[in-house]
Amino acid sequence: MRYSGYALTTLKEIPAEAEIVSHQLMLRAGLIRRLTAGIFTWMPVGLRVLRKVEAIVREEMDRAGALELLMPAVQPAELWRETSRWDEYGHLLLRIRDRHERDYCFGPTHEEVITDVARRELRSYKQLPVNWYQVQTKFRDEIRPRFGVMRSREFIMKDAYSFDLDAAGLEASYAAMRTAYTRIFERLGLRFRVVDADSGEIGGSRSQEFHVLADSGEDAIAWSESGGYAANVETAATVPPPGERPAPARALERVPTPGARTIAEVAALLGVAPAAVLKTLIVAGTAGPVALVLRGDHELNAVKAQKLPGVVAPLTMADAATVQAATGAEPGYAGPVGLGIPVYFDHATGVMADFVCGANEEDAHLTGVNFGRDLPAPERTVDLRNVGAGDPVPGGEGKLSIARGIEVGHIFQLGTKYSRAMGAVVLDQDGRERALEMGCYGIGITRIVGAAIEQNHDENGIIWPEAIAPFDVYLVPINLQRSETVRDATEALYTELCAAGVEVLYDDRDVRPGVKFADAELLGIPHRLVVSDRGLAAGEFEYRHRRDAESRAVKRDRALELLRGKPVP
RNA sequence: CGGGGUAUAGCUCAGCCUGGUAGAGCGCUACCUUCGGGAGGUAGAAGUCGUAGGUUCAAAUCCUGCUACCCCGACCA
Repeated sequence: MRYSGYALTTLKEIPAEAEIVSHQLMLRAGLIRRLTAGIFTWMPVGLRVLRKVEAIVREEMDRAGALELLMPAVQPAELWRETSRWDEYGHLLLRIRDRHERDYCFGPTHEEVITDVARRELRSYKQLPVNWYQVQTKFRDEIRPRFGVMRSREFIMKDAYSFDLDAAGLEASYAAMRTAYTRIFERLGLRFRVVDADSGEIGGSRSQEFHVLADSGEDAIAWSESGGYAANVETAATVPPPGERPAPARALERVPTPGARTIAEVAALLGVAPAAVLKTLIVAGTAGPVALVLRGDHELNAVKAQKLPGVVAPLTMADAATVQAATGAEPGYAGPVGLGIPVYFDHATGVMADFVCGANEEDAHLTGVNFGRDLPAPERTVDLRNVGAGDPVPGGEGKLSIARGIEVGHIFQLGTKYSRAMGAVVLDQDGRERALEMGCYGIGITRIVGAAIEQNHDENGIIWPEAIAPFDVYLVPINLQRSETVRDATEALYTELCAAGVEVLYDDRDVRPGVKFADAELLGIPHRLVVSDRGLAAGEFEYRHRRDAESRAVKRDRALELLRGKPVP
């Protein structure tokens, strides 16, 4: 492509709307433009990237034996009522009403539609296994869309759904998708990790996520150095610390702590470590408020907490009035001593002694508190907190590390949740009806583009992995409009490269070289070739890879080799 | 959804407090000079100052409603 014909506008300044680097660079490089909150137009250069991602995903899905189809984006409410998700999926559903006042939604996901397809099409176990997939636009009415295409409301997703006769078949289909996904992210050229995950709203049993590693990622991943364990921090289990609880060494004392409400404030005021303070959180329960007790330096894990009996899901913190009624003090001074509501203790609190906690009295805390003396020792402790770096690997050896990741893929074993609800059955060999075992497998196509940039950029712009770069080479003539030699050589090279199937962005604009170099780096094209009188006099072009610090002079043949990715001697 | 903020040229913003002829930089058009890391000059195009109403001789500026967008949001007990 010739730059002059591409209507490409790059920006020097960072648009005010962009918060994270991928969003900023996508706007500056002219990949996307915003239409309204969380909804974007993919401009020609951005679309080229998107199409490459899609192509790789399709190739690997096809290789794994999946069948592409295309389901409607608009779905009738009745289907969603069959699975009760018309109400349960809640505000994420964009609801639409037609002229006959019938309800529809713009599909946020397609379990209902595919299960409807399955119950109509599938009659016999002989048709199994089958895995249908599509690449399609979804809409989820996020509370707060942000981060550009990383959390947009409208986005493109590859979603696949497998149907098997039994659990063993599902296991095989799931494993095939896990392999396919691994191949996809390897081919995309991204550093990623597969982690155990919570299955969340979609339902079902086993699930794993694929995360692109990036410091800006919204998710935290716990993993073992040995490589044997990786899980989303949401689900990574903590274990009770080994050893016995030390004997009390100090007497119980009530101390004034006026205005000190947070763990940090209390610890600082009393001159103790946050780990020596007990954190008591009051949350909504099914029969009145419930207290959750953690070590002061630990973080509550909402996913774990809301699964406890008697706790309301999704986890909801009690309001100030409820805290007042339950503890007798305003928020900030709650503690388990003498507390008249159900209490859950985190594992880590079980071995604490001589600790600090709220006195259930305003502006006061207790010090030298001990289980078995000042309050009953908990009958059992539970897993309430996020794992942290250095925690033991669950069920394994060694210690956990924490990395940040962007979730770009998720695979689930759904089981028969949807097939039972919607009556998707086949006859088995014995002529008996069996509910289909389902799996579902999603990849965020648009999110991958953003994640790739989050992981691969520098201060000058994007650094595309070669597999998804919008072009292979950025061709920069110097003095194109003034040097016939340069013009003829560049035109010839452009023609030759195009004929060889190399995707070229030929910067034929009459602008100074610095402008072209800056755009080449902003756009992140992997290879750059410069044609100049100076170089041509020596029979050479100037080559530089986007990741290189310096350029080098190369002959024509070597330049072509480099562009084709052949090894350089 | 709750809280906060913003809305002035394609982009980034100033002007508003203290009402009186709408500005800058970048970008865009033309010409001149320049030409290997986002050049300089001259001339120009481009804004009903989000929207509706109110106050006033006079509103981008003050007041009210509306809309859109952005940011923050239970780890606090």
